[in-house]
Amino acid sequence: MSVQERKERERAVRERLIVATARELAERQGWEAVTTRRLAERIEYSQPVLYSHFRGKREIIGAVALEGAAEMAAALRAAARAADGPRARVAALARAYLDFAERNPAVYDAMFQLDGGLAFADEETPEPLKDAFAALLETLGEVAGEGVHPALFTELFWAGLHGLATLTRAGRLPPEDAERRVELLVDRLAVV
Amino acid sequence: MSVQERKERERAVRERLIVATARELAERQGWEAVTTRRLAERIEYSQPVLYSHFRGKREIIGAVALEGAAEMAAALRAAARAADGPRARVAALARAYLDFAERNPAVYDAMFQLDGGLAFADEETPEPLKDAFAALLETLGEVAGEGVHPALFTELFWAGLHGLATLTRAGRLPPEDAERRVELLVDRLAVV
DNA sequence: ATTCGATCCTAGCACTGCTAGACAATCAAG
DNA sequence: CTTGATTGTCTAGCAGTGCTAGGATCGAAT
Repeated sequence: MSVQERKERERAVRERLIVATARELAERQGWEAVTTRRLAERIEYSQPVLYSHFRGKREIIGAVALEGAAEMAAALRAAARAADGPRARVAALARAYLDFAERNPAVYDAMFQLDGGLAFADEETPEPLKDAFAALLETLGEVAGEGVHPALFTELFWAGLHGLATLTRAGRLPPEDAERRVELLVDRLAVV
Repeated sequence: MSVQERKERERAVRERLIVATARELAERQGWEAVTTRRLAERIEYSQPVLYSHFRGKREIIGAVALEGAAEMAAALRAAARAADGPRARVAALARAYLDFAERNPAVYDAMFQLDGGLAFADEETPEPLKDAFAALLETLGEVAGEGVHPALFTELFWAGLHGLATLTRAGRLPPEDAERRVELLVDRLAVV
Protein backbone atom coordinates (compact mmCIF):
# COMPACT_ATOMS: atom_id res chain seq x y z
CA MET A 1 0.00 0.00 0.00
CA SER A 2 2.85 2.32 0.78
CA VAL A 3 3.85 2.55 -2.83
CA GLN A 4 0.44 3.67 -3.92
CA GLU A 5 0.24 6.15 -1.09
CA ARG A 6 3.53 7.66 -2.09
CA LYS A 7 2.31 8.03 -5.65
CA GLU A 8 -0.85 9.73 -4.55
CA ARG A 9 1.18 12.07 -2.39
CA GLU A 10 3.44 12.92 -5.29
CA ARG A 11 0.44 13.53 -7.51
CA ALA A 12 -1.02 15.90 -4.94
CA VAL A 13 2.28 17.75 -4.73
CA ARG A 14 2.40 18.09 -8.47
CA GLU A 15 -1.16 19.34 -8.57
CA ARG A 16 -0.35 22.06 -6.06
CA LEU A 17 2.71 22.90 -8.14
CA ILE A 18 0.55 23.38 -11.20
CA VAL A 19 -1.86 25.69 -9.40
CA ALA A 20 0.92 27.67 -7.74
CA THR A 21 2.80 28.03 -11.00
CA ALA A 22 -0.30 29.12 -12.88
CA ARG A 23 -1.04 31.68 -10.20
CA GLU A 24 2.48 33.04 -10.14
CA LEU A 25 2.65 33.25 -13.91
CA ALA A 26 -0.73 34.96 -14.06
CA GLU A 27 0.24 37.41 -11.34
CA ARG A 28 3.51 38.25 -13.06
CA GLN A 29 2.49 38.41 -16.69
CA GLY A 30 -1.28 38.24 -16.74
CA TRP A 31 -3.61 35.36 -17.50
CA GLU A 32 -3.09 35.68 -21.24
CA ALA A 33 0.49 34.54 -20.65
CA VAL A 34 -0.69 31.40 -18.89
CA THR A 35 -0.73 28.97 -21.78
CA THR A 36 -0.73 25.22 -21.36
CA ARG A 37 2.66 25.03 -23.07
CA ARG A 38 4.32 27.62 -20.87
CA LEU A 39 2.74 26.13 -17.78
CA ALA A 40 3.91 22.65 -18.73
CA GLU A 41 7.41 23.91 -19.33
CA ARG A 42 7.55 25.63 -15.94
CA ILE A 43 6.53 22.54 -14.05
CA GLU A 44 8.93 20.51 -16.18
CA TYR A 45 6.31 18.11 -17.50
CA SER A 46 4.64 17.81 -20.85
CA GLN A 47 1.29 19.38 -21.64
CA PRO A 48 -0.84 16.24 -21.34
CA VAL A 49 0.15 15.91 -17.69
CA LEU A 50 -1.91 19.02 -16.99
CA TYR A 51 -4.93 17.24 -18.39
CA SER A 52 -4.43 14.31 -16.08
CA HIS A 53 -5.03 16.71 -13.18
CA PHE A 54 -7.56 19.11 -14.67
CA ARG A 55 -10.14 18.86 -17.41
CA GLY A 56 -8.70 21.93 -19.04
CA LYS A 57 -7.45 25.44 -18.55
CA ARG A 58 -10.76 26.56 -17.03
CA GLU A 59 -10.38 24.15 -14.17
CA ILE A 60 -6.89 25.42 -13.47
CA ILE A 61 -8.26 28.93 -13.26
CA GLY A 62 -10.98 27.58 -11.01
CA ALA A 63 -8.41 26.01 -8.71
CA VAL A 64 -6.59 29.32 -8.41
CA ALA A 65 -9.91 30.99 -7.67
CA LEU A 66 -10.68 28.59 -4.82
CA GLU A 67 -7.25 29.09 -3.32
CA GLY A 68 -7.79 32.84 -3.56
CA ALA A 69 -11.23 32.66 -1.99
CA ALA A 70 -9.83 30.92 1.06
CA GLU A 71 -7.13 33.53 1.42
CA MET A 72 -9.55 36.36 0.95
CA ALA A 73 -11.91 34.98 3.58
CA ALA A 74 -9.03 34.79 6.03
CA ALA A 75 -7.89 38.32 5.20
CA LEU A 76 -11.40 39.71 5.65
CA ARG A 77 -11.88 38.02 9.00
CA ALA A 78 -8.49 39.17 10.23
CA ALA A 79 -9.24 42.75 9.27
CA ALA A 80 -12.66 42.69 10.91
CA ARG A 81 -11.27 41.17 14.08
CA ALA A 82 -8.65 43.89 14.39
CA ALA A 83 -11.21 46.70 14.41
CA ASP A 84 -13.50 47.89 17.21
CA GLY A 85 -17.12 48.74 16.71
CA PRO A 86 -19.43 48.05 13.75
CA ARG A 87 -18.55 51.08 11.67
CA ALA A 88 -14.79 50.56 12.05
CA ARG A 89 -15.18 46.87 11.28
CA VAL A 90 -17.05 47.57 8.08
CA ALA A 91 -14.47 50.12 6.97
CA ALA A 92 -11.65 47.72 7.74
CA LEU A 93 -13.46 44.97 5.85
CA ALA A 94 -13.93 47.18 2.81
CA ARG A 95 -10.30 48.22 2.78
CA ALA A 96 -9.16 44.63 3.19
CA TYR A 97 -11.32 43.56 0.27
CA LEU A 98 -10.03 46.25 -2.06
CA ASP A 99 -6.52 45.67 -0.85
CA PHE A 100 -6.75 41.99 -1.66
CA ALA A 101 -8.07 42.76 -5.14
CA GLU A 102 -5.28 45.24 -5.76
CA ARG A 103 -2.50 43.01 -4.49
CA ASN A 104 -3.74 39.86 -6.22
CA PRO A 105 -5.26 41.05 -9.47
CA ALA A 106 -4.85 37.74 -11.26
CA VAL A 107 -6.40 35.79 -8.42
CA TYR A 108 -9.23 38.30 -8.21
CA ASP A 109 -9.82 37.88 -11.93
CA ALA A 110 -9.87 34.13 -11.55
CA MET A 111 -12.48 34.47 -8.84
CA PHE A 112 -14.84 36.97 -10.39
CA GLN A 113 -13.83 37.99 -13.86
CA LEU A 114 -12.79 34.85 -15.70
CA ASP A 115 -14.65 31.68 -16.31
CA GLY A 116 -13.26 29.12 -13.92
CA GLY A 117 -16.21 26.84 -14.42
CA LEU A 118 -17.41 27.38 -10.86
CA ALA A 119 -21.00 27.54 -9.71
CA PHE A 120 -22.21 30.55 -7.76
CA ALA A 121 -25.22 31.49 -5.69
CA ASP A 122 -26.13 27.88 -5.88
CA GLU A 123 -26.09 24.67 -3.93
CA GLU A 124 -23.08 23.46 -5.82
CA THR A 125 -21.05 26.52 -5.00
CA PRO A 126 -17.72 25.30 -3.63
CA GLU A 127 -17.18 25.73 0.07
CA PRO A 128 -14.37 28.35 -0.09
CA LEU A 129 -16.57 30.68 -2.11
CA LYS A 130 -19.51 30.30 0.23
CA ASP A 131 -17.15 30.91 3.12
CA ALA A 132 -15.76 34.10 1.59
CA PHE A 133 -19.30 35.40 1.28
CA ALA A 134 -19.94 34.29 4.84
CA ALA A 135 -16.94 36.32 5.97
CA LEU A 136 -18.51 39.40 4.42
CA LEU A 137 -21.89 38.56 5.92
CA GLU A 138 -20.52 38.22 9.45
CA THR A 139 -19.46 41.83 9.56
CA LEU A 140 -21.97 43.40 7.20
CA GLY A 141 -24.98 41.71 8.74
CA GLU A 142 -24.53 43.93 11.77
CA VAL A 143 -25.09 47.09 9.77
CA ALA A 144 -27.83 46.07 7.34
CA GLY A 145 -30.34 48.23 9.16
CA GLU A 146 -33.90 47.60 10.29
CA GLY A 147 -36.00 45.36 8.14
CA VAL A 148 -33.28 44.73 5.61
CA HIS A 149 -32.27 41.16 4.94
CA PRO A 150 -28.60 40.80 5.95
CA ALA A 151 -27.77 38.63 2.93
CA LEU A 152 -29.35 41.10 0.54
CA PHE A 153 -27.47 43.95 2.13
CA THR A 154 -24.24 41.99 1.92
CA GLU A 155 -24.83 41.34 -1.76
CA LEU A 156 -25.29 45.03 -2.39
CA PHE A 157 -22.25 46.05 -0.40
CA TRP A 158 -20.24 43.38 -2.15
CA ALA A 159 -21.39 44.67 -5.54
CA GLY A 160 -20.18 48.12 -4.53
CA LEU A 161 -16.79 46.77 -3.55
CA HIS A 162 -16.57 44.66 -6.67
CA GLY A 163 -17.44 47.63 -8.85
CA LEU A 164 -14.81 49.78 -7.17
CA ALA A 165 -12.20 47.05 -7.46
CA THR A 166 -12.73 46.29 -11.12
CA LEU A 167 -13.35 49.79 -12.39
CA THR A 168 -10.34 51.14 -10.54
CA ARG A 169 -8.03 48.45 -11.79
CA ALA A 170 -9.27 48.76 -15.35
CA GLY A 171 -8.36 52.43 -15.23
CA ARG A 172 -12.01 53.48 -15.30
CA LEU A 173 -11.77 55.35 -12.00
CA PRO A 174 -8.99 57.70 -10.93
CA PRO A 175 -7.01 55.80 -8.28
CA GLU A 176 -6.16 58.81 -6.15
CA ASP A 177 -9.71 59.14 -4.81
CA ALA A 178 -10.00 55.48 -3.87
CA GLU A 179 -9.97 56.12 -0.14
CA ARG A 180 -12.62 58.83 -0.32
CA ARG A 181 -14.88 56.51 -2.28
CA VAL A 182 -14.52 53.80 0.35
CA GLU A 183 -15.38 56.26 3.09
CA LEU A 184 -18.47 57.36 1.24
CA LEU A 185 -19.51 53.79 0.53
CA VAL A 186 -19.29 52.85 4.17
CA ASP A 187 -20.94 56.04 5.41
CA ARG A 188 -23.91 55.74 3.14
CA LEU A 189 -24.54 52.02 3.04
CA ALA A 190 -23.83 50.96 6.60
CA VAL A 191 -26.41 51.73 9.26
CA VAL A 192 -24.62 52.21 12.57
CA MET B 1 -13.46 64.55 -56.52
CA SER B 2 -16.76 62.74 -56.68
CA VAL B 3 -15.14 59.40 -57.32
CA GLN B 4 -12.98 59.68 -54.24
CA GLU B 5 -15.94 60.80 -52.19
CA ARG B 6 -17.95 57.80 -53.31
CA LYS B 7 -15.12 55.50 -52.33
CA GLU B 8 -14.83 57.07 -48.93
CA ARG B 9 -18.55 56.71 -48.45
CA GLU B 10 -18.42 53.06 -49.40
CA ARG B 11 -15.54 52.52 -47.03
CA ALA B 12 -17.52 54.13 -44.23
CA VAL B 13 -20.48 51.92 -44.98
CA ARG B 14 -18.31 48.84 -44.87
CA GLU B 15 -16.77 49.94 -41.60
CA ARG B 16 -20.20 50.29 -40.04
CA LEU B 17 -21.05 46.89 -41.43
CA ILE B 18 -18.03 45.38 -39.69
CA VAL B 19 -18.93 46.92 -36.35
CA ALA B 20 -22.59 45.99 -36.64
CA THR B 21 -21.73 42.44 -37.63
CA ALA B 22 -19.25 42.06 -34.80
CA ARG B 23 -21.80 43.35 -32.35
CA GLU B 24 -24.55 41.09 -33.60
CA LEU B 25 -22.31 38.05 -33.59
CA ALA B 26 -21.07 38.85 -30.09
CA GLU B 27 -24.59 39.38 -28.84
CA ARG B 28 -25.78 36.13 -30.33
CA GLN B 29 -22.90 33.80 -29.58
CA GLY B 30 -20.59 35.68 -27.25
CA TRP B 31 -17.34 37.47 -27.94
CA GLU B 32 -15.36 34.26 -28.08
CA ALA B 33 -17.27 33.43 -31.26
CA VAL B 34 -16.19 36.69 -32.87
CA THR B 35 -13.11 35.56 -34.73
CA THR B 36 -11.57 37.47 -37.59
CA ARG B 37 -12.35 34.62 -39.94
CA ARG B 38 -16.00 34.37 -39.04
CA LEU B 39 -16.36 38.13 -39.11
CA ALA B 40 -14.74 38.32 -42.53
CA GLU B 41 -17.00 35.61 -43.84
CA ARG B 42 -20.11 37.37 -42.58
CA ILE B 43 -19.26 40.66 -44.26
CA GLU B 44 -18.26 38.74 -47.38
CA TYR B 45 -14.72 40.04 -47.53
CA SER B 46 -11.42 38.43 -46.71
CA GLN B 47 -9.73 38.76 -43.34
CA PRO B 48 -7.16 41.39 -44.32
CA VAL B 49 -9.93 43.82 -45.16
CA LEU B 50 -10.69 44.04 -41.46
CA TYR B 51 -7.16 45.19 -40.87
CA SER B 52 -7.51 47.99 -43.40
CA HIS B 53 -10.21 49.44 -41.13
CA PHE B 54 -8.95 48.50 -37.68
CA ARG B 55 -5.55 47.78 -36.22
CA GLY B 56 -6.83 44.52 -34.85
CA LYS B 57 -9.60 42.81 -32.99
CA ARG B 58 -9.19 45.11 -29.99
CA GLU B 59 -10.10 48.13 -32.04
CA ILE B 60 -13.21 46.41 -33.34
CA ILE B 61 -14.26 45.74 -29.77
CA GLY B 62 -13.48 49.36 -29.00
CA ALA B 63 -15.71 50.52 -31.84
CA VAL B 64 -18.59 48.44 -30.52
CA ALA B 65 -17.94 49.90 -27.08
CA LEU B 66 -18.20 53.46 -28.37
CA GLU B 67 -21.40 52.72 -30.21
CA GLY B 68 -22.78 51.19 -27.03
CA ALA B 69 -21.71 54.14 -24.90
CA ALA B 70 -23.64 56.53 -27.11
CA GLU B 71 -26.73 54.36 -26.90
CA MET B 72 -26.43 53.96 -23.17
CA ALA B 73 -26.09 57.70 -22.66
CA ALA B 74 -29.25 58.23 -24.66
CA ALA B 75 -31.11 55.53 -22.75
CA LEU B 76 -30.05 56.98 -19.40
CA ARG B 77 -31.13 60.49 -20.33
CA ALA B 78 -34.45 59.28 -21.66
CA ALA B 79 -35.15 57.36 -18.47
CA ALA B 80 -34.21 60.30 -16.27
CA ARG B 81 -36.32 62.69 -18.31
CA ALA B 82 -39.37 60.49 -17.95
CA ALA B 83 -39.28 60.55 -14.15
CA ASP B 84 -40.36 63.28 -11.75
CA GLY B 85 -38.36 64.28 -8.72
CA PRO B 86 -34.76 63.49 -7.77
CA ARG B 87 -35.44 60.18 -6.07
CA ALA B 88 -37.59 58.83 -8.91
CA ARG B 89 -35.04 60.03 -11.46
CA VAL B 90 -32.23 58.22 -9.72
CA ALA B 91 -34.24 55.02 -9.49
CA ALA B 92 -35.19 55.24 -13.15
CA LEU B 93 -31.57 55.88 -14.06
CA ALA B 94 -30.40 52.88 -12.10
CA ARG B 95 -32.99 50.61 -13.68
CA ALA B 96 -32.16 51.91 -17.14
CA TYR B 97 -28.48 51.20 -16.56
CA LEU B 98 -29.04 47.65 -15.38
CA ASP B 99 -31.56 47.09 -18.11
CA PHE B 100 -29.09 48.18 -20.75
CA ALA B 101 -26.45 45.87 -19.33
CA GLU B 102 -28.86 42.96 -19.28
CA ARG B 103 -30.21 43.50 -22.77
CA ASN B 104 -26.83 44.16 -24.36
CA PRO B 105 -24.40 41.95 -22.49
CA ALA B 106 -21.85 41.79 -25.29
CA VAL B 107 -21.85 45.54 -25.73
CA TYR B 108 -21.58 46.01 -21.99
CA ASP B 109 -18.61 43.67 -21.95
CA ALA B 110 -16.98 45.59 -24.78
CA MET B 111 -17.40 48.79 -22.78
CA PHE B 112 -16.25 47.69 -19.35
CA GLN B 113 -15.06 44.13 -19.28
CA LEU B 114 -12.92 43.57 -22.36
CA ASP B 115 -9.88 45.38 -23.56
CA GLY B 116 -11.01 47.60 -26.38
CA GLY B 117 -7.85 49.65 -26.19
CA LEU B 118 -9.74 52.69 -24.95
CA ALA B 119 -8.48 55.26 -22.50
CA PHE B 120 -10.54 56.07 -19.42
CA ALA B 121 -10.62 58.69 -16.71
CA ASP B 122 -8.18 60.53 -18.87
CA GLU B 123 -7.92 63.42 -21.32
CA GLU B 124 -7.83 61.01 -24.22
CA THR B 125 -11.05 59.32 -23.20
CA PRO B 126 -13.27 59.23 -26.28
CA GLU B 127 -16.23 61.59 -26.28
CA PRO B 128 -19.02 58.97 -26.11
CA LEU B 129 -17.57 57.50 -22.93
CA LYS B 130 -17.20 60.87 -21.29
CA ASP B 131 -20.73 61.65 -22.33
CA ALA B 132 -22.12 58.45 -20.84
CA PHE B 133 -20.52 59.40 -17.55
CA ALA B 134 -21.93 62.88 -17.96
CA ALA B 135 -25.39 61.39 -18.36
CA LEU B 136 -24.97 59.68 -15.00
CA LEU B 137 -23.59 62.82 -13.43
CA GLU B 138 -26.51 64.97 -14.55
CA THR B 139 -28.98 62.98 -12.51
CA LEU B 140 -26.76 61.75 -9.71
CA GLY B 141 -25.18 65.12 -9.03
CA GLU B 142 -28.51 66.24 -7.59
CA VAL B 143 -28.44 63.65 -4.85
CA ALA B 144 -24.77 63.60 -3.87
CA GLY B 145 -25.55 65.27 -0.57
CA GLU B 146 -23.93 68.14 1.29
CA GLY B 147 -20.20 68.50 0.94
CA VAL B 148 -19.82 65.52 -1.33
CA HIS B 149 -18.22 66.07 -4.70
CA PRO B 150 -20.84 65.17 -7.35
CA ALA B 151 -18.29 63.41 -9.57
CA LEU B 152 -17.02 61.31 -6.69
CA PHE B 153 -20.55 60.38 -5.73
CA THR B 154 -21.32 59.47 -9.33
CA GLU B 155 -18.25 57.24 -9.47
CA LEU B 156 -19.39 55.40 -6.37
CA PHE B 157 -22.94 54.99 -7.56
CA TRP B 158 -21.66 53.81 -10.91
CA ALA B 159 -19.42 51.28 -9.20
CA GLY B 160 -22.46 49.95 -7.38
CA LEU B 161 -24.40 49.61 -10.60
CA HIS B 162 -21.46 48.04 -12.36
CA GLY B 163 -20.99 45.55 -9.56
CA LEU B 164 -24.65 44.60 -9.62
CA ALA B 165 -24.64 44.28 -13.40
CA THR B 166 -21.55 42.11 -13.67
CA LEU B 167 -22.11 39.92 -10.61
CA THR B 168 -25.70 39.28 -11.55
CA ARG B 169 -24.90 38.37 -15.12
CA ALA B 170 -22.01 36.14 -14.09
CA GLY B 171 -24.41 34.20 -11.91
CA ARG B 172 -22.79 35.46 -8.71
CA LEU B 173 -25.98 37.05 -7.44
CA PRO B 174 -29.46 35.51 -7.46
CA PRO B 175 -31.39 37.33 -10.17
CA GLU B 176 -34.74 37.26 -8.43
CA ASP B 177 -33.71 39.87 -5.84
CA ALA B 178 -32.38 42.31 -8.43
CA GLU B 179 -35.14 44.84 -7.94
CA ARG B 180 -34.82 44.85 -4.17
CA ARG B 181 -31.10 45.47 -4.45
CA VAL B 182 -31.69 48.45 -6.73
CA GLU B 183 -34.19 49.88 -4.28
CA LEU B 184 -31.75 49.52 -1.45
CA LEU B 185 -28.92 51.02 -3.48
CA VAL B 186 -30.96 54.08 -4.32
CA ASP B 187 -32.39 54.47 -0.81
CA ARG B 188 -29.04 54.31 0.87
CA LEU B 189 -26.78 56.16 -1.53
CA ALA B 190 -28.99 58.96 -2.77
CA VAL B 191 -29.62 61.91 -0.46
CA VAL B 192 -33.04 63.35 -1.25
C1' DA C 1 13.65 -12.15 -15.45
C1' DT C 2 9.29 -11.29 -17.47
C1' DT C 3 4.99 -9.72 -17.93
C1' DC C 4 1.70 -6.08 -17.54
C1' DG C 5 -0.33 -1.83 -16.35
C1' DA C 6 0.20 2.83 -15.17
C1' DT C 7 2.53 6.99 -16.61
C1' DC C 8 4.27 10.11 -19.64
C1' DC C 9 5.74 12.20 -24.06
C1' DT C 10 5.84 13.03 -29.08
C1' DA C 11 3.28 14.50 -32.64
C1' DG C 12 -0.57 16.39 -34.46
C1' DC C 13 -5.45 18.47 -34.99
C1' DA C 14 -8.30 22.42 -35.63
C1' DC C 15 -8.40 26.70 -34.34
C1' DT C 16 -6.72 31.76 -33.19
C1' DG C 17 -4.91 36.81 -34.61
C1' DC C 18 -2.33 38.72 -37.95
C1' DT C 19 0.59 39.68 -42.38
C1' DA C 20 3.57 39.21 -46.70
C1' DG C 21 3.25 38.95 -51.39
C1' DA C 22 0.76 37.95 -55.55
C1' DC C 23 -2.94 39.49 -58.28
C1' DA C 24 -6.56 42.24 -60.39
C1' DA C 25 -9.17 46.43 -60.94
C1' DT C 26 -8.96 51.26 -61.46
C1' DC C 27 -7.07 55.48 -62.44
C1' DA C 28 -4.00 59.39 -64.60
C1' DA C 29 -0.77 60.47 -68.20
C1' DG C 30 0.94 60.17 -72.90
C1' DC D 1 -6.83 54.26 -76.82
C1' DT D 2 -2.89 52.50 -74.64
C1' DT D 3 0.19 52.42 -71.22
C1' DG D 4 1.99 52.60 -66.31
C1' DA D 5 1.26 53.23 -61.65
C1' DT D 6 -1.59 53.02 -57.83
C1' DT D 7 -5.29 51.07 -55.21
C1' DG D 8 -7.67 47.54 -53.48
C1' DT D 9 -8.30 42.73 -52.42
C1' DC D 10 -7.25 37.89 -51.89
C1' DT D 11 -4.55 33.59 -51.22
C1' DA D 12 -1.47 31.47 -48.47
C1' DG D 13 1.08 31.15 -44.57
C1' DC D 14 3.26 32.15 -39.79
C1' DA D 15 3.45 31.49 -35.00
C1' DG D 16 0.73 30.70 -31.47
C1' DT D 17 -3.54 28.58 -28.85
C1' DG D 18 -6.24 24.49 -26.19
C1' DC D 19 -6.53 19.85 -26.36
C1' DT D 20 -5.82 14.65 -27.54
C1' DA D 21 -4.60 10.04 -29.84
C1' DG D 22 -1.18 6.61 -29.84
C1' DG D 23 3.09 4.86 -28.94
C1' DA D 24 7.18 4.50 -25.83
C1' DT D 25 8.93 3.83 -21.23
C1' DC D 26 9.23 2.69 -16.70
C1' DG D 27 8.27 0.39 -12.34
C1' DA D 28 5.74 -3.12 -9.59
C1' DA D 29 4.19 -7.73 -9.10
C1' DT D 30 4.65 -12.26 -10.33
